[in-house]
Amino acid sequence: MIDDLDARLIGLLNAEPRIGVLECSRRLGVARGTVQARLDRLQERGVIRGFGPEVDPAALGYQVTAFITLEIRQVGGHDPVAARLAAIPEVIEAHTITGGGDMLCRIVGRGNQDLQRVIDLIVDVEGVQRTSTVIALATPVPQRTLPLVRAAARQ
Amino acid sequence: MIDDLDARLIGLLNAEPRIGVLECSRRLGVARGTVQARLDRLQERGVIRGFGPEVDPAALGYQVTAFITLEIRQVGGHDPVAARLAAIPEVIEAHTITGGGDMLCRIVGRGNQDLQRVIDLIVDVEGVQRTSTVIALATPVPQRTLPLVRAAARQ
DNA sequence: GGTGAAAGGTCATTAAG
DNA sequence: CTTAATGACCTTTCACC
Repeated sequence: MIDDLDARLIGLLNAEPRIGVLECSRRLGVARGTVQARLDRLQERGVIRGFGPEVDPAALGYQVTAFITLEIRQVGGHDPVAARLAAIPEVIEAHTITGGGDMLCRIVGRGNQDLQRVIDLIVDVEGVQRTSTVIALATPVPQRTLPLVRAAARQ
Repeated sequence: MIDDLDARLIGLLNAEPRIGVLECSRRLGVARGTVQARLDRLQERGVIRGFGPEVDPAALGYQVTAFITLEIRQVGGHDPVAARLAAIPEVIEAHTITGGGDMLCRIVGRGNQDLQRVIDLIVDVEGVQRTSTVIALATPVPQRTLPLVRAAARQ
């Protein structure tokens, strides 16, 4: 899949995203062209989706994160519900899932009271029958992929 | 919080991450120094966490995503469990939560069978009493923050 | 490896809150 | 009066051929 050099390159870019290709080649001890080729290949293959800015909702004032499980009325299906959910900015992501629920969404709010407003928006979506929300109190393991990259490189 | 120019800047960087400060200033119709100052301020305030490479676990071979809810033995608390979870590469993120469960984690696996291996790793963590897993079948709303940025700018 | 271009810093001036 | 934006200049560094 990917080798050790790829993993080290991704790790380096993760630690210091603003450094260029030349600087990477110096730190990794390989030729400039090699780094460029690796980067191109990683992006072509979709391993690296992009270098978009990581926005922290909390810094924007949305300090509460929650996960809400939706039960959907079977007629109509998920798609129209998903479209309505996508129209709500506070819906950070939405998945269809196995198990008792039908969808799982990550949502944010400016506080617990504001979260209620967001939940109400979701409850009002046509096709949503029932919801169940859990609030994230802390995030001991923040979103990460680096350990996974290293694990993938080891194989 | 943030104004319209900030939102447009983030939107621009999101759409085309590889463009530089100068190009941004051209597209936004403002001076280069302004873009630079805005970017610095956004990063200082933590609104933009960084520009790290976005890695797609699926492209690395981890094609199954799941959410696992953990019940933790109360003695000992969450912290030692979180530390053990952090040692598992397939644990993408972990939150402590309200409600029936104690923690919610996003995990990935190379397939359903491999996911079972990951779940077993988690079940074996000292202090974990019970787990409940739902698999993400599809992701109609992939992780995003742009709509939230625009919403924050409007206030 | 050389070259044109961009990043990043500083400055004085100007505008706006 | 404070804060921000602007255009100008400069040096270092990088990306592309």
